[in-house]
Amino acid sequence: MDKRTIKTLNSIYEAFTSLINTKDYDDITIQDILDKSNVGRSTFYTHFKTKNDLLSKVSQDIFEHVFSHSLQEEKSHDFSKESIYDFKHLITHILYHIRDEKDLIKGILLSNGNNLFLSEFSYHLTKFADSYFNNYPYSKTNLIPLELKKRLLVDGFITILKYWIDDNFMETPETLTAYFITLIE
Amino acid sequence: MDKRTIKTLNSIYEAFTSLINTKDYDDITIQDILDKSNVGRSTFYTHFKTKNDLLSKVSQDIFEHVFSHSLQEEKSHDFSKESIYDFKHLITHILYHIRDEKDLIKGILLSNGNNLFLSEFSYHLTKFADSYFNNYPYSKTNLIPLELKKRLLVDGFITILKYWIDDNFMETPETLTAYFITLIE
DNA sequence: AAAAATATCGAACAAATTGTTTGGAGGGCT
DNA sequence: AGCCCTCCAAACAATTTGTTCGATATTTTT
Repeated sequence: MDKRTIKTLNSIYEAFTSLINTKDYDDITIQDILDKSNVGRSTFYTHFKTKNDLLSKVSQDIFEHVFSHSLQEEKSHDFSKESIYDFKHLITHILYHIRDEKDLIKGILLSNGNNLFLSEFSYHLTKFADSYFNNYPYSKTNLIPLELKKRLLVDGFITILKYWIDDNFMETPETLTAYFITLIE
Repeated sequence: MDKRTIKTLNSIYEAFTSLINTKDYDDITIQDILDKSNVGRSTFYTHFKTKNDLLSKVSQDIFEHVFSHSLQEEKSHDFSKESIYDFKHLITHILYHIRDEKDLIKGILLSNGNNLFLSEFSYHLTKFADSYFNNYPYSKTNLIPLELKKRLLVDGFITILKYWIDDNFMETPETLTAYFITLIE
């Protein structure tokens, strides 16, 4: 990639990260981003179609980081043979990555325009839900349809994450994992 | 209230209800609402400060209906003496009310600007969570903090509701209640 | 090192949207 | 009947969005 492009994108990402912690996503104008990043108007629009497009790409970046390790895992060995211990380990690992980017994630997640982010998040988490129910298909009850079980697992994780954020990341990732395991068992 | 005012508010509510099923909340402009409702610009602004203000009031209206019965219950007798059977009954009742307004709720809940609606919803549901944990404080485990338990209950209910919506309300309210009871036990 | 390709900038622009203000017409309330 | 209130339409400033342009600067390629 062209050095100038990298520089421009970094400036925009940085400006966005900084702004999302000062005001709600809805209230951030493209002009705000241009001012903060010192990027020209036309330049912004050569890289992003809309503000939502920017958020979408920022989200993808985040999850590339957060789920990077688990993606490697998936490739390196057969996930369906994993034990519950490894599953725990994986969740914990993800939570560590999330904490790395806590400011950005917190800003987005507490903002009104978090749906794009959440759907990207759900997409990744659903993959884990699939793996989990492949390994432990009859975890508790058969009453609830599988599809709903998956959603409850995904949304449950997000609920726990929001709790962590509101709690200012007081608990350790290990504790959060324990909560999560308790929930899904 | 002045008859003209009632007429105006109804027109606006109807227009909004109709529009939310055709496009995303973010894409609905105030001009759209004015056109659809045949209400003058200045009239709109005498009743609502912003579009979010409108959504907020629409949400309040919905929940006044959905939770109307349960509010009576709360007043008429001591909720802390209720049995699990009555609790089930109450949930089912609420789901019936939700189904009554399914078009409006579906439109809002699947839209991007659903945070106002959700926080209003959570507010009401949290009251139930409080009651529930007052009656059955040691339902499963003590590991998860009470505050987080409540949130999991509230968000779980919303997850189940979304599932119902995506499923086009195929299941009966009784079935949904069974799912919910299974979840929280 | 020179040439070609490409990215940035900034200004100017149309279009859409928001929120406010005005005066006057007409329906509601007592 | 007469007062009061609500509505409406039109006009308005201000903000924001998204596009286009040529000039300038920098990177990449040869």
